[in-house]
Amino acid sequence: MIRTRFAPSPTGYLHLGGLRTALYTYLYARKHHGTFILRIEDTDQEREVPGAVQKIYDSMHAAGLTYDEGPDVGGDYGPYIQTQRRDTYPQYAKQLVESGGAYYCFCTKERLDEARAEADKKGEGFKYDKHCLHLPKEEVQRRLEAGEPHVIRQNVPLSGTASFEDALYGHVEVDCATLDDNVLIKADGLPTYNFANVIDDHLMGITHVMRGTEYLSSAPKYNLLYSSLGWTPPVYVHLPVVMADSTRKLSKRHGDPSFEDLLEMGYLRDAIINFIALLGWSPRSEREFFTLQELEQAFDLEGLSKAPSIFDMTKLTWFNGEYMRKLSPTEYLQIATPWFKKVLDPAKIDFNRLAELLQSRTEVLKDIPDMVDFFAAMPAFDAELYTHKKMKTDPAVALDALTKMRPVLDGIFDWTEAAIHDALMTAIAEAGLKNGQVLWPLRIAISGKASTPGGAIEIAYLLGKDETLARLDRSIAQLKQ
RNA sequence: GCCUCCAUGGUCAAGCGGUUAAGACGUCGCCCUCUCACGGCGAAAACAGGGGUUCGAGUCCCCUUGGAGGUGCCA
Repeated sequence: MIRTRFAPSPTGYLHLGGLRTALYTYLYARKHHGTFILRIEDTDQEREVPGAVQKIYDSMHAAGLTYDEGPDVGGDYGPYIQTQRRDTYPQYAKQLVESGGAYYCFCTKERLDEARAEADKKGEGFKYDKHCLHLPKEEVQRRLEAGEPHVIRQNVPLSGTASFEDALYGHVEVDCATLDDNVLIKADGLPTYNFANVIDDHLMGITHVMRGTEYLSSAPKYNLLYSSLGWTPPVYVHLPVVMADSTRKLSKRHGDPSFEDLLEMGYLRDAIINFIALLGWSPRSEREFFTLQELEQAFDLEGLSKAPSIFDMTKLTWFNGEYMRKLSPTEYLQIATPWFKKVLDPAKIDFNRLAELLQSRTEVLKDIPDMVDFFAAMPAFDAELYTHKKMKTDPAVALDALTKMRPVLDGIFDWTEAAIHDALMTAIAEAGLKNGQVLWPLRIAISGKASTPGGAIEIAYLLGKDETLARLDRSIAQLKQ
């Protein structure tokens, strides 16, 4: 039975790299009918962000990544929040101390910082000198009893190698001599990630660990822990990072959007998931559209890529446009309406028709207000907009056409698109003009914009007869000046 | 600095010893058309460099270069 876990630390938002890790982890479990678990890694008390845990639940829910076990859904392996498991770690640390796999260390932070600074100055890497490993047992005991602050460090062998097998990267091996004796239990009694991940993954029966490559080089060290404890390590799958560009990884600090940001901008959940899934994984076919359910079937480790990939907002936007078009008219109307309302009055504009016209033109919801605000108020525009080579128009042609069409429009009683269309077409034919010579200037005259969602007829209908005529009169007057 | 990993168009990527080196986004052109989109058609655009192995290398090995990650009482 496969058990996977997504184990974020509560930093306040779900970044896209984290979302992808969560997605792959989820998909792998679903594909194999396994169990997907959410675990909160909050052992760094100093970095605690209020409300961040709730945000993680919300984001997972918004993404559609339902977990079978987790802090807010329960499960047989809880608690699923590491600070609530604080009492379970020390016993394993002590077990390691007894077997020689770890030792107490009383060195102060200050002393270590100094040593680190010195090593840095010499251009060398810092490595703890195992000073406290050699303390007499009695002294250790005495200082412990005296309540002296201390940590527990992993005792990495001075020679030999440590290694592990990664499902993606294969055999990864390092010389123990290059490894540092990491802190396992901090002075505050809480475990570091280096220790907690090993203990919890084992205790929670995790069979496959999927996580970012930032852990690739420390994984051999974790394997040392597994063997000291006499445990079998899980299958590891390290995932390459998601980059913002060729040199920088995605980060909120540099203004890169989080999953929540994307949602707020009007990117669709399914589009984001689809795009993210393909960022680092390929179905090895030409297919590019997948629902979450379809991904649950299609996903596999073979399609994973080893190189970091760059998050391309442009392609996400394209995906989003495609998903917009896939929506039923009703669904589109529903999600677009709040954005219409930011600039338009539903009593004055036919949202239904507007939605029909806008759906194929919408890439991201946040763009909607700028696309439709001219319905609320006629923007100022340059008369040069009337000039269009292909339509064979310029301000003079426009003035003539608009003047001729004014009474035609005024004569329409039943203000429907069909009626406007027929009346205009008849008049255009009678006047011996080309469609573009009339329709282009008319659209400009009543919208003031070079591009609009819909042509002159649709715009006129949406504006209503009175407003259309009022705008037309104003534009004609301006042309005469 | 040291350690680990990675390397096909601008981007995502297929390829897993023999191909005219797919496809998608983006870009450009044409068509459709009352604008812009949508849609259709087409074009430009890549195996980082050098050595091997092999009859044959984008595919395997080594070196160089470039990039990423790690080197925290952060995860």
